[in-house]
Amino acid sequence: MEPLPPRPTGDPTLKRMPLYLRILKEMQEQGCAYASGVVVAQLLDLDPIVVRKDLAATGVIGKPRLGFPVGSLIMAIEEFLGWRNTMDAVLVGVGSLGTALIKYDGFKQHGLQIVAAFDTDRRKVGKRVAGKVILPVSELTGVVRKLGIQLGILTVPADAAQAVVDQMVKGGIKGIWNFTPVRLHVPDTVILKREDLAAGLAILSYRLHQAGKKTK
Amino acid sequence: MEPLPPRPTGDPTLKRMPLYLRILKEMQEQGCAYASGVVVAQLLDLDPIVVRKDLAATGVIGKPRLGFPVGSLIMAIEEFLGWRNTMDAVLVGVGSLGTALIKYDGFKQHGLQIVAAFDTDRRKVGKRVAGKVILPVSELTGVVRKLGIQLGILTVPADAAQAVVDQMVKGGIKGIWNFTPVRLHVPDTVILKREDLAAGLAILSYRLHQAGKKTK
DNA sequence: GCGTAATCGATACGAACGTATCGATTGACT
DNA sequence: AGTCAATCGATACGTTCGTATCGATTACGC
Repeated sequence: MEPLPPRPTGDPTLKRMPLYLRILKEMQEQGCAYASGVVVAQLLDLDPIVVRKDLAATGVIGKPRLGFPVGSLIMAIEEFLGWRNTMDAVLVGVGSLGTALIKYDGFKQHGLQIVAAFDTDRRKVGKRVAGKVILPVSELTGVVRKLGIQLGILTVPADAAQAVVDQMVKGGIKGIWNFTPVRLHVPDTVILKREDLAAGLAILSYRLHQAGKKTK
Repeated sequence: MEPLPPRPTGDPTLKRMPLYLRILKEMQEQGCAYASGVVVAQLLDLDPIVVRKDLAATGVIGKPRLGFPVGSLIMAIEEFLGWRNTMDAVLVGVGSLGTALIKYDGFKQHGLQIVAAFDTDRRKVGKRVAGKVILPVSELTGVVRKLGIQLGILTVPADAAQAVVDQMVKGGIKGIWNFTPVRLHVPDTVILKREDLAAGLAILSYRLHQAGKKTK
């Protein structure tokens, strides 16, 4: 009756899904009908077993000696991630990072569409970025509620983060993609995801620092 | 003789270090001399035990009933991550994301300084972004070698990534912060760190998708 | 038509991380 | 000065993820 997820899927698997998607689309363009887990693993520097396990989570069954059907697999992953029906999002904080995200046109491939941008700076309000008019934050709650926006992208300075989030929540937002270094407080019905550049940099500089010490 | 890392530190701990640093600096500004692991944990929504374990990795010892000395701890974490001596970096690919990173002035707090920017687009070469002149990629290798650049920040389109990286490696780069979705091939002396926006979005949309299903 | 080889799928093992528990230490209050 | 309570530090447990091994399946070649 329920052929889908027998058990909850972990974050590591989810993180790799976009990688598979990318490779599979490349293979599809080249006319490949089937993709074996071994080949995909080689292209991504992954363990073949991990690939098979991850792809199994989509429910698609592979044929021995051939691999997984590329077309079905692409659709299954997109469906799995919820990337087939586009999700409407608002972005708050049209600084340099916010601008970069608005201009990025790859989001539509990920089922994401930024339908409105907000900022507190009166000098920015009314201007256009990538065809979108910047609105004042005072209208945030109303727009979120009226358009039934599901996702809020947060690219404001740290000290403004919580206040903006409160407005989003008041409008009935479902999830928040947080690019600030702040831990936000929201009702547990709202799903949070923090994107931490400093964390990545910390790992990198630690490794570099260690490597420098050893060769010294 | 060697009071430092008794055993290798894992990624999860490293990722949390910037969080501690941020909170501790706030507390320092407020005049706190000591910070207990419990308080820090509360401010970050973390388990107190995790905080103590992480902070123990820095080598700083805490006093019972008081906590950890804030000043020493900040210096220890910065030293631990290699954020005390600034690291020189080059950025390649002055698109919207690259521009955002160049303009971001918080990197100096993380011991990072972008000393040069590169692009292939002749229309961009020669222009200035945040005070830095954009140079042609043909000069990349030479600049990296001459200035002894340690870190390369990669914000180019996917199909140009590997070629640029080869130029960096030829110049003797030590590490690469990769913002493209491509798996790069480098000698194992070069440290790679990939920053994957799609991965974060995948987790978020999966969760949203699941939540939407259940309430349906 | 049959053997071969390669892939999938399931099960079992090991390492790393998060969580829980315990004793030791020490500042604070009476 | 003595008692109390809170925190640190170390040890032990459980879960999750990555890795390894095994059998089942099936396309390809002879």
